[in-house]
Parts: sequence; C-alpha cells; structure tokens
Amino acid sequence: MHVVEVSKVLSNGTRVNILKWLKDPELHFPPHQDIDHFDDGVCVGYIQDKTGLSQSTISTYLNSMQQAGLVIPTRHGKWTYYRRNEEVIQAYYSTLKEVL
Amino acid sequence: MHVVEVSKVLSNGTRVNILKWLKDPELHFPPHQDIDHFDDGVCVGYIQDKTGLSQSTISTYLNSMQQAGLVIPTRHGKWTYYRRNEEVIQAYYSTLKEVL
DNA sequence: AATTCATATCTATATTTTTCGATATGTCGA
DNA sequence: TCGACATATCGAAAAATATAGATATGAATT
Repeated sequence: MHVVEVSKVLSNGTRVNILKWLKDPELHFPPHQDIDHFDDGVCVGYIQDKTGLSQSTISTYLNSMQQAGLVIPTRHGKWTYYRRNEEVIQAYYSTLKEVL
Repeated sequence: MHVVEVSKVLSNGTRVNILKWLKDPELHFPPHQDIDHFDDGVCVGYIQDKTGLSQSTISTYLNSMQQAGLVIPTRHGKWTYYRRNEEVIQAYYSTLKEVL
C-alpha cells in the first residue's frame, strides 16, 4: 500500500463518494438485475448513473482505485462489480497513524 | 477540514515527509540558532535543505499545507517556523474513519 | 455468427499541479 | 538608512490529471 497513491485517489470528491457509497450499497444503489445481493459490490453502470460523469471517466476512476488497491473488481457475465478492499483501507489508516 | 484538500497535500511524497519530520524535529533537524527549542516548529530553510528542492517550491508547499490547515506558521524575526496542527490532523483521521 | 449490452481502452483537449528563477517583502545589524 | 538575509509571491514552462467521445473487447442472446 502506497500512501501517496492512495492519497491521490482520495484527492477527488467523486472518488471519495464512490468509496463512501460502496460502504453501504443497499442504501445507495438499486438492486441488481441478475443477482440479488451486493456481495461483490456494485456494477459500473450504477456508479456512473449516480455520479453523472461519463462512462469512460468512471471506468478510469475505478481503474485507478483498483491500482491503488482500494477496490476489488469481480466479473459476472457482462458486468463488473466493484467492492471496497477493506484490508488496504485499514492499512492506509495504520500507515497514516505512523506518518501523521 | 476538507478531506479532498488535505488528501491533495498528502498526495506528494515530499509533503508527507515534511509532516513526518515535524513529528520529531530534534531527530531530523539541527538546533536553531536564535532559539533553543522547536516549540514553534522548524524554520523554512532547514526544511528546504532536507528536501533539496528550491526555496520557492518549499514555500509553496508549506503554504498549501497551511491552507489545508495541516501546519501552523509562527514568525520569529527573520524566520518563519512551521509546526504540525494536531487538531486538524486528528480531524482528518476521524473523517476518514467515517468515509472510508 | 450477428447483434446487443456492459465495460475497458485509446486519443485528444482542457485544466491543474509541479517546480523553478526572478522579484518583492519584511527584518535585523552595521 | 543601507545591505544582507529569510521567506513569500509572481510568472512561466513542463508534467500530470481530468474528462469526454470514439472505438475495442468480451459476454449473452437471438
């Protein structure tokens, strides 16, 4: 986990929101069509709808968040679901505590 | 305290280092000439020497860190000393804990 | 196999950030 | 008050990021 890389992700309000929303998908997103749970997170389209940004922008965001280790993608058929990577998030905390 | 603004500060290795160094000035900087303590932090010149970046760059960094509330400047004669603002740092933690 | 749908990647432009040298400001000492 | 020193600010060039439209890929459906 690289503090600087994770901080770059967090230096954008939309990306912070995405992480926030993924904390409680039931509260922030409609139910999925093909599956009846959020165990693997939320599909890209729902996240895009909620932000209002373009599909390619959201895909780029999610990719950078994945590179930083903050989210984990899972493919189900046509859809890619993204969920939080709690271990890395926790590691970011711990490191911040040392640094800050 | 604005999460995004603070995160921007932290998305640069040098600035993270500065915060780290300011945690224990005795360990990372030589003693000051005019005063015999680090109660108000460390002067700009010492920080600049340690980073190797230009004077104007460091001044800009410290200004952005101050804008974000992470450090507090104190003027003593010719020198400006910067120290950590523990309250804001703590607030950043707390907010992250809610968000992340 | 052709079409459709969801997502990823590519390309390009606009904006922001980084970083510096030059200059300005403020303070001390001669 | 003049020069030297520490820091701040300004202006500019280079690099990175943001964002979108166009296109590619991969999977499901017909």
